[in-house]
Amino acid sequence: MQIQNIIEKTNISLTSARRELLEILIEENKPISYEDIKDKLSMDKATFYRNISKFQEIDIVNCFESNDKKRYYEVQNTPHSHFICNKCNSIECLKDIQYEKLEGYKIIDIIYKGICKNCMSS
Amino acid sequence: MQIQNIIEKTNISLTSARRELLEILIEENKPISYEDIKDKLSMDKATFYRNISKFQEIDIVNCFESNDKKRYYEVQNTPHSHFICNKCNSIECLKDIQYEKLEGYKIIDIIYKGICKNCMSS
DNA sequence: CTCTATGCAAAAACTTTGCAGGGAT
DNA sequence: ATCCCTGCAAAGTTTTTGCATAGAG
Repeated sequence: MQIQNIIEKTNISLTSARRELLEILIEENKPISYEDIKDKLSMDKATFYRNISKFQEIDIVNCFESNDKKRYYEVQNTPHSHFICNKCNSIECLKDIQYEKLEGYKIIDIIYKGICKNCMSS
Repeated sequence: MQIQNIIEKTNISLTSARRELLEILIEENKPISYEDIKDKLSMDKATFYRNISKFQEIDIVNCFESNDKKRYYEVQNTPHSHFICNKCNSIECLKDIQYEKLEGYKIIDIIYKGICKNCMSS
């Protein structure tokens, strides 16, 4: 997903802070916390939180909490699931597995919690 | 699941605070936040948080964050999935749908995020 | 020019920790 | 007697808000 597409499908104004944040989210291409990227950001944390909220409102960013009790954010790009391991706390993107359907519901994100492959076999 | 079973399968000491907390969790039978139950609790919040952490450590309680940005806790009872609606913020237990499998992983909880049936049809 | 976005600082919300007293074994 | 649990108060962490200024359209 390109920034251009994002902007076209919504009507938020693309300030330089928002562009920067989107670029980082797109480049990372995996769920990231504020702490993960704060050093890369030139904006204030208030601006980060205000904009990441806005992105969630207009449905271009998803958010979930991981086991480290931090919130992770990700651009709504190719739909895929996430696996959070209760043992090693890793977050894994399951891009190859088929996206499930639930009759009558619209699924935007799936978060599995449990024990990951690595931890299971060790 | 009865308290007796829980205690038998672990070896934590069953204090009256823990018994109270477990009873409430079992009775509610759905994910609840600290705020939801604080008025019912006779223990201090520190004790609540310490015990709910302990319950998670010994794998008798699951936790996830909902869209209201609060953590919800639930006894690991019959395995089932959860649907969190991005629109109405409701949490729904999907008890009737089949629990998925992921080769090599152990799944303890599944959280779907999206738009629920109600919101889709209105 | 008007309306929205930003930075800074302060506040809020939620959770954790230190410590001294209590309870259980 | 020892070890774990609890309440209370204080501290910690993360996120949000108020306000004055800056920037976009």
